[in-house]
Amino acid sequence: MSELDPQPPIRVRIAPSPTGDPHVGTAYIGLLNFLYARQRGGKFVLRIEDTDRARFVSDSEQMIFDALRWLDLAWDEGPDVGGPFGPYRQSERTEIYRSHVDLLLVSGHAYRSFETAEELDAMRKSQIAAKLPPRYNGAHRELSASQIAVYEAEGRPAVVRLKVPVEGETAFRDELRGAITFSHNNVDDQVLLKSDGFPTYHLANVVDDHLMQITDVIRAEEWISSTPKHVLLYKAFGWELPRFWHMPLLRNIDKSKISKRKNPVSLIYYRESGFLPQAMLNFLGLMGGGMAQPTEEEIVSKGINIKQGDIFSLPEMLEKFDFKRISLGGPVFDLTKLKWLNGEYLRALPPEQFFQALRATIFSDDYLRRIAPLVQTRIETLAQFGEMTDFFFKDDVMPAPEAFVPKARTLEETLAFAAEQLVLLEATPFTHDELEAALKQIGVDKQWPVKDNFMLLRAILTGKTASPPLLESLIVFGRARALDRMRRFIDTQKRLAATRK
RNA sequence: GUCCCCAUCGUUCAGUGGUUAGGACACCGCCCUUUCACGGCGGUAACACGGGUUCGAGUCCCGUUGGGGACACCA
Repeated sequence: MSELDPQPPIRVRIAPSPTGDPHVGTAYIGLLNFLYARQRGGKFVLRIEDTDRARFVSDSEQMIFDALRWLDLAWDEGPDVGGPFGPYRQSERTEIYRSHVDLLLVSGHAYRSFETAEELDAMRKSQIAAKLPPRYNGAHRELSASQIAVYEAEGRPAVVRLKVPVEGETAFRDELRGAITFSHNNVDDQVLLKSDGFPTYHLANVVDDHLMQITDVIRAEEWISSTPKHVLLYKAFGWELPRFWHMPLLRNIDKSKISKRKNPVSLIYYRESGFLPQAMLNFLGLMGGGMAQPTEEEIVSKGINIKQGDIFSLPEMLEKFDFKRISLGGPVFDLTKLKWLNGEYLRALPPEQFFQALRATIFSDDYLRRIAPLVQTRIETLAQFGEMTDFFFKDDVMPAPEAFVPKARTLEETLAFAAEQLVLLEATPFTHDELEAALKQIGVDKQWPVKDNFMLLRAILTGKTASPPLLESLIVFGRARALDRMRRFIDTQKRLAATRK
């Protein structure tokens, strides 16, 4: 580094949103940012993007912390550890955003807009119906002072929008792809400040990245199309651009963007299902490349098996991972390979550690202690514990159709109802009372007697028609795994039904 | 519909103008083994297509096709 041209210290961040279970995509981008920072002696920042109060989930933030710690991806600055650029929770920075919005309003880079959400929705729908690109029509771009006064007098809520230039284009550099250019007529007048006073991602993200002196924005590819908005914002503020690195999106088997409908995405699920964090990290490191294959020399000198070229630790990634090697095709998150990898790690464990891994997860005192009361009155010898509780310890459980299809229903109806149950369970806190109320409600709505309703769920969870109490079992088994079991059940049954036809 | 990104075995990653196109997972076969795994050995399997550039293209350029993403007062 020359004194005339000092490079600022590397600072990167991940910015997860606390809207549910910690996501495997967050872990992927987290790993990449972690590696990038550590390899360059930089700082890795964790910022919580909690500006969406409608989707906010209260314990989500803690789960994100836990999941990232489980993976050993330690951050240098964040809401829980502090740091010189805090606060690191966007909900605590609203004044900062407001003052920056004022700057844009004054400089003419933004304007207030008074349409209601309903009006905008109607406009969008008609545009889509007319096969037009859905875009804000700019109606309030040039409101006169008197018109604004009228709206304000009416007490109409306003948002603040970015005033994207009509003419021209915005270009930026993606470090992996080179120059990317967007014509301004394809860039919408994005809302920057919502009517509830909270910023949108676009504004908060740019303001925070600048104030937190982020040098490299390493995020998922889905952000490319909104990057011109961000670039326009940096320019409007007169700020220097960070480097942008857009990473390929993790995919489902059908190549669509990874989603909970088609793939387990919750890190809680992987932890509770007995995946080892090293295996998960290794697998994520495999996604998109980045690790050079072992050289001829390494194979000879270390005597390593060729196949071990796919097996590497976090320290090895720190040493060898190369961002310029990342391939841009979206990698399929292949559970089969993850399981193989996990098996490799399991087999490599010394026996005592393997035993401890079992005791820490599937046979933890805590888990057994919570299961025990569910069976105490139901068994006559302790050995019967196994028959009664097998489903708690299995990965795969699949009831026979006789066990889950009520006499008065068809298989199709039953699967459709199971899908409804799944949607419901996803949205319901896992407490006895809330689960019970929700399930009973859906039974009433869909005309499913409580007995059939609960029996279906029991069959899906336990594979049997007799079991410990259903809701308690569901809770002890755990939300992440229970939802996965339901999704697997529905998918498998649909597939079977399709092959029968 | 508009814009943007991407393109090597089923999946994943090698291959950076001259290769019998390589490894891993998966799959198949054989061996080991009381079973099942593990392990060992072997096998099937890919450069999407069409034009260029070049003595020579999986590698460079253009187009087509295909896939994906974005188009919210969500991130």
